[in-house]
Amino acid sequence: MANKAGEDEASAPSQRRTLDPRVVASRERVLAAALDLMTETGLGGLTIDDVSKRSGVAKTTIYRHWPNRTALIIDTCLQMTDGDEDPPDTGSIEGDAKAILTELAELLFTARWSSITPSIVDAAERDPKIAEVHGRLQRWHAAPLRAALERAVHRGEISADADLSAIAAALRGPLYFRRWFSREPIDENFLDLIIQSVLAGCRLGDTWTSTS
Amino acid sequence: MANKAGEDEASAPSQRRTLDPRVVASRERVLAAALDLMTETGLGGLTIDDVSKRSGVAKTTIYRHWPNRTALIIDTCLQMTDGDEDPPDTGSIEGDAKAILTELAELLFTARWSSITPSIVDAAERDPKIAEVHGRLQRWHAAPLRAALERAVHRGEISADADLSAIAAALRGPLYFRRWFSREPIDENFLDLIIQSVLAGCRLGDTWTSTS
DNA sequence: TATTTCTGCTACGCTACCGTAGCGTAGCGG
DNA sequence: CCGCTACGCTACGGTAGCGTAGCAGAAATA
Repeated sequence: MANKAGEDEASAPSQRRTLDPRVVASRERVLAAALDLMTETGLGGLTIDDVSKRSGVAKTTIYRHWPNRTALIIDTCLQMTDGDEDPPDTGSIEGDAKAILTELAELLFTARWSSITPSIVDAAERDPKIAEVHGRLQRWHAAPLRAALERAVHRGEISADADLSAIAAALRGPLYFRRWFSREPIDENFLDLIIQSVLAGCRLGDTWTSTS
Repeated sequence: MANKAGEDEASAPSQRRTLDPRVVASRERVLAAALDLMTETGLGGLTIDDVSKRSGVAKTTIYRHWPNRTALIIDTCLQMTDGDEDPPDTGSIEGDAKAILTELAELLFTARWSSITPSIVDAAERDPKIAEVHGRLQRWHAAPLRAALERAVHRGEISADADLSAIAAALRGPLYFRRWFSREPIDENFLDLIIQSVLAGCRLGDTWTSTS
């Protein structure tokens, strides 16, 4: 593709460009409105005209900053990695897991990204460009738990050759499942059941150790 | 809505209607083509014109059988509950779980419904009509494992007051997670880790018993 | 102050898709 | 064999959305 030679937004914003306050204001308002609309309509329902209306930025101006609708969508999605950072270190894997999953359960039903995620998953199924965005966001969401598990390994709570990726899936998967597939609520009890079950397996010899 | 008073397809096909072989042939071809296209384009990308082209059935004929695009989409989705039925009874919950999850893992990467499911999840987020379809399909997919767990309870392998819904989420969730979120492959090792971990919790006292 | 840059506005052209109308014809059931 | 029903076809009207052109005015920059 490589539309215009250097239209990649994420690559080099270091140029002396974007100093004009009008430009940054426009981009900000557009991205904010787009993110807003996306939570309501999903990724596929986002239209430039709607973004223009809600942001108050003229449609032509939007096209001056993004080459097409898809580019705006991608930029808007990538925006979702802002904020939402907190690596708690309680000292034990139980405590860390409880804290992380509790917050995840909360966010799954309140955060803006949670209503957009299904759209991204769907689009990623067919569009490799979106798939890459999906992967990046996913890695972002996975980071805190992954860090906690690695700390636990260093602490000796978890065997060094345990399959951390599998443990993470066992911990996070059930929450995602409840949010989007079985559509059941998540209460503290459920979290405790999951955590106890998975972490007991970690302590009990090598349940979580890959046998390959 | 209740468009035409009795347009519900699932309600009463017992009438002497639909005997005309031309009608059943048309409906069959349309539904088959629609399901086909859906696996490629997703639920949102399905157009009547495309269905008409691929099925060879005239667009006007399609509109003679379905009042609008949405109705066809819903009918096509509901169609996915056909076939795919097998309640294996190996005698132990370990065996049942292994069999069920193994097949699930296979289907998650091959079955037609697996490429459509994200679309449905996305649409269900905003459209209650689709949400109901989603629920029905989900219950369908949940049935085999649910039955196996109930058998295990009767057999005494699992405590009578265990939270079966939570156990099901703990077993299926990680697979769904890998398919659509972390996008990692699922191997036999992973399945064994999940099953051992969860079922060990069932045997170990009351890990899976709701404390409420 | 003068110039460059950015923006808003109106007005397009284009495409894709929805859903309908009317006609002639082919297949079904009696 | 006859009447009814369903089908295919062409042709519409209408809408929504993408992306562009050109101009006038405001805001930044120098």
